[in-house]
Amino acid sequence: MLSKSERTKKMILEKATELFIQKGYSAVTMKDVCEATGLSRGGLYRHFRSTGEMIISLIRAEQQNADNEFKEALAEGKSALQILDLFIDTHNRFLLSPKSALELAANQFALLDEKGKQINAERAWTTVKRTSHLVRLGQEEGVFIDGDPDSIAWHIVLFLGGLRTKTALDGAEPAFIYSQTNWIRDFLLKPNFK
Amino acid sequence: MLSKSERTKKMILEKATELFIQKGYSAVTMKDVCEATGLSRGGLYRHFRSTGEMIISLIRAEQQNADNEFKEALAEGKSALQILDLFIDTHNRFLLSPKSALELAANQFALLDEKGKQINAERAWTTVKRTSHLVRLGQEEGVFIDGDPDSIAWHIVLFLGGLRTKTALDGAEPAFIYSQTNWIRDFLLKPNFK
Amino acid sequence: MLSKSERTKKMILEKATELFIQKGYSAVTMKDVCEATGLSRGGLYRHFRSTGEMIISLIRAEQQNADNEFKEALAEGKSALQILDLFIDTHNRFLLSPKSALELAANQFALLDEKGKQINAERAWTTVKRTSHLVRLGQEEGVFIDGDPDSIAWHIVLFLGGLRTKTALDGAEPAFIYSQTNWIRDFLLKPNFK
Amino acid sequence: MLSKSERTKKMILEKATELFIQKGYSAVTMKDVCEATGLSRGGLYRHFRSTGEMIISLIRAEQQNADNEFKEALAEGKSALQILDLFIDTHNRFLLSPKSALELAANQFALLDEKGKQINAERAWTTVKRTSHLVRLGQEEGVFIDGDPDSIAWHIVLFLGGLRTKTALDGAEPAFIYSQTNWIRDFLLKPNFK
DNA sequence: CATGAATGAGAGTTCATTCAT
DNA sequence: GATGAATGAACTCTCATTCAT
Repeated sequence: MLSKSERTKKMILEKATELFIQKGYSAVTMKDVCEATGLSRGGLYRHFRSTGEMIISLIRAEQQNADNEFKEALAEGKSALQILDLFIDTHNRFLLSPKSALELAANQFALLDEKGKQINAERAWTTVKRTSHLVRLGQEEGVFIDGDPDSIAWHIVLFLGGLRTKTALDGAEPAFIYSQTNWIRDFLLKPNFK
Repeated sequence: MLSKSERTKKMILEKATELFIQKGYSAVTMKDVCEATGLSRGGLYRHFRSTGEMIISLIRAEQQNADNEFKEALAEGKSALQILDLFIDTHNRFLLSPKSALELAANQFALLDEKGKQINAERAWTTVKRTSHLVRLGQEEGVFIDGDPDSIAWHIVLFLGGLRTKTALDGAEPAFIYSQTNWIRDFLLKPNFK
Repeated sequence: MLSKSERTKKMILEKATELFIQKGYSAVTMKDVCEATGLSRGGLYRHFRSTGEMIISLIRAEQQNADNEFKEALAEGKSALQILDLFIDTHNRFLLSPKSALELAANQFALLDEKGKQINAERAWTTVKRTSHLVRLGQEEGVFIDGDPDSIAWHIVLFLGGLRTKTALDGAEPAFIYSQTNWIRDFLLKPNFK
Repeated sequence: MLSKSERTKKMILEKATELFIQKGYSAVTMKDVCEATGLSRGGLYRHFRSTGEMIISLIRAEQQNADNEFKEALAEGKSALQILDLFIDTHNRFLLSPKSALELAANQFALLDEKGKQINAERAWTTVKRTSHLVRLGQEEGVFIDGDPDSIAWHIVLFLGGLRTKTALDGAEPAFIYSQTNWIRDFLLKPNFK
């Protein structure tokens, strides 16, 4: 069972997530979180010293999640192509869900805060490493194109970053998202496997 | 010759550019611009009502520039491949220059301001149209891959957006930038033209 | 004629003086000064960024005053003994006036604030220099005791500091003050001049 | 042997002394003391309801000490001059030790807190009484100057107060301290005993 | 007796924006 | 047209202190 402090922390993060989705990162003030959680100023500060600390928690948790899913897929002995399709599917669903608005908050945080920059770099790097692992796997299976796995992974990550930002800002039609994420398949697969 | 008012406006934009490069968009206040330009509060407000108006001016001017360059290249009868290489080269140089930090300001503006969202969408759309035009040209010449030109253009624009954001945030080695922008060539050219 | 800004500044200092006398330094907040002057938060901050800046202004002005009085007395060709008696008289009157409560504020400032420490040291040093000058004068006239003028001056200044603090804290009867300041005469004068 | 409660109290006072020396009185919060002692909020409050109560304990103990030393010296049958030299020596050593910084805390307490004012007056009064006793002794022995013992004692106490404050604020060279405290001897002794 | 989560008041500070001169 | 004094709304952050467990 979670301690009282941990339960409060969890509750704060849930409310903060809603706020970040609604208003982005920078527009959410500590006062907003106080009101949303029903905590007093001092009570909130005991758990988080800034909205920055909250979003860091959220981003780290998300990374943790993605890493776990990838490890599970590997453990289940899935093929690179299966994992890729899973990966694309997860992305599509994320982009179409309201949670995609969190991307906007994460971007703001990276742009506004020195620590945010760091976290963002860390997040990118974790994602690249995971993707690079997948690319190597596919190359070993002879299904993915040749080339430096890191460079290929960065290409995909940068493209997805751009797509996520665009979606968060302007919204995007499902058809647009499907066709765009499909380029990743196109790009990665050797011609005879497309 | 420029009127006095136009010269003041130009001077304000130059100083504001420096500030945006140094501090990003959101950290620049009207007070900062007053101090940098030596104008009084009231004096500045006569020309721009907010830092948002300043950055809009800057973004529009940049778009105008890119459009002109493209039109010139077309007028000079350059081939799609030549224009593509020019385009990639311009990008590389932008990414390696201090001006790439302006991308960060433009992103912040898009993320923080309702009007900024609009301008950003407008900017993306202009860029996509231009790129799409180029893609069609290359397809007609039989050098570029087949597929919906708009979709292909969006893919490139989204990827470049991601790359620009990453560069502005973390910085990037020249080698990294060259290898990444080179994927565009790889992606666009038919196998036998690579 | 004073500029508008200078008039406002003067008015703020007058109101702040009243507040410092009533409540000491640390208990006076920027909000208090806003209310006392009728200025808005921002309006006050344009002139003084903290109550510390206000008290520094007051202390510096007081020093300026004392220096001017001393120079005048010298210019008028007064004897060391005459100046000493003037000096003691001025002190007695200060200690018996409500203004003596400002000493408390100045002490608090010195004790609470790093800058205040500095200003206090500066104030002590100025006073010592002035007193030392007087001592040398009296020694040249053959009326004051022998000894290092700086050391003698420090002795007087330290004693007066103690007396001022005590008066500000506990209050003091006129008779007590007269008898105490009179020790300075006793201490300085050669036996045959007492 | 001390009860558990008394041992905790003693430990708190030791840690608080360190804090007061480091930061003065006003900057030390109950939170600081919690952290320094390792006690919880509630635990600390059981022993002391405020930092004021702590410093009162410390000041009272110090007074007790000085009184005991004086009584011992009397009981040992020391002469007034011997006691004076002891007294000056003790002072010099105090002023040169890190403990002199506690004076600053005591001053802050006197200046900031109504109760502190009282304690300070009480402390001054105790010191004056003790000093006055010594003066009378020296006068009876025919070694000290004539005059009202209380007035003489106050003079010394006020001077030492000034010196202690100056030392705590600016620091002071040993030579300066020795020469200054030596004035007390000079002031008290009849010319033929100097 | 002890713990530590929570309260709530209030100080400080900054800025976009207005408007009398 | 320009100046710069002034407004007022918001937000951050910190503690002393209480009280359920």
